[in-house]
Amino acid sequence: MRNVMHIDFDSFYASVEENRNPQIKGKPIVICMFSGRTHDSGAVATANYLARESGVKAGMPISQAKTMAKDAVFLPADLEYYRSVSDEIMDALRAYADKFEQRSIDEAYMDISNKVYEEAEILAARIKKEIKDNFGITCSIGIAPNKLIAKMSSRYKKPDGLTIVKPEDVKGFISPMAVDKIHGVGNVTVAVLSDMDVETIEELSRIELQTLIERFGETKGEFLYNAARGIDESPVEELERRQYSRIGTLKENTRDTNAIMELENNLIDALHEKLIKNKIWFKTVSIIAITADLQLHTRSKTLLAETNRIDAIKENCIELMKEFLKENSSMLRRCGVRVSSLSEKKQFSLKEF
DNA sequence: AATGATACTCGGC
DNA sequence: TTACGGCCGAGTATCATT
Repeated sequence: MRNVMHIDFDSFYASVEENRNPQIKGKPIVICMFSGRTHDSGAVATANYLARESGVKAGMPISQAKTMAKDAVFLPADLEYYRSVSDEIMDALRAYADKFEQRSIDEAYMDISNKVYEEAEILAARIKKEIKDNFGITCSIGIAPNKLIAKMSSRYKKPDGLTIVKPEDVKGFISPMAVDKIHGVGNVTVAVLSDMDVETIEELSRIELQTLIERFGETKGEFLYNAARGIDESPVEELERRQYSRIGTLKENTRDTNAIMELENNLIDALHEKLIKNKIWFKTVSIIAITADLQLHTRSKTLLAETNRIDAIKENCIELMKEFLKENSSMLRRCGVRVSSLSEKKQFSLKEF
């Protein structure tokens, strides 16, 4: 019998900041990504539960959050530090399972098919205690027959929750939920389903497979059909990274190639440093362009052979950016660079011979 | 017709 | 009334190759 655990650190960035500076404990905390354009320009990365009570949400403009939570502590995100804390916790968690999948900076799946529910519950309690004691972070855990339901379970009770959903309880657990509780169902899918008079998972389960495929295409149609029945066969497996990117905000909206490439070149330098550190070669170079209306666009080029040369990024980047500006008349707000089709060049030493 | 590569968009955190 | 980041992976359309 399959059994999967999903672990989700509670308002992770905010919790890390509370530990770094205990004086802010008990206060509403908002972690911000400042763009540097004007003093409050930027978006909210996350907020602790106290700040959320005022209506602050991730993705919201910082200036809006400031009108909602006037007494909150607003801190700039220190992503590098959060990453280092995350790495430590994830390494500790990895030791508990043969099959472990780190899904993001604050989420992971564990395959615990070798355990019955009673053992799984004990393990969850142990993991919670270890993370709390050693890192001062609470987490929410879901245990269920597959990744889809485990994820929905961990979200069911937050923060510091533990939810176990047994196979016979899956249907009752998901049926009354709104369709957007399914991981992968966002605004666009919700709008289409709403148009079909489908709001809950129970209603979704009454739609025929053929109908879903007609509306959403084969992959997404089959996914929705199975999800409505709590079915998910996807394995817990360590994912290989497929892309590296850097993105930034321009001082002001512009179409000036020099201003754009000045930022691009800084981003490329930072990206290249990371690639060298991780011994990553790439074959595809992309630019990311976010126009004044916040629409995201990309242009990319695949090279004839893989490389790790920074000049290959810079040369292709400027070409792609010029091409984009020729095709699109909008002002640019943000821009970025991405490499993909990766390969890792493992270093070997003479000792191996 | 099937498979793989490429370019681009969408959604989640 | 408005306000607006920096990443990541998956999905989809289209084209070339076999």
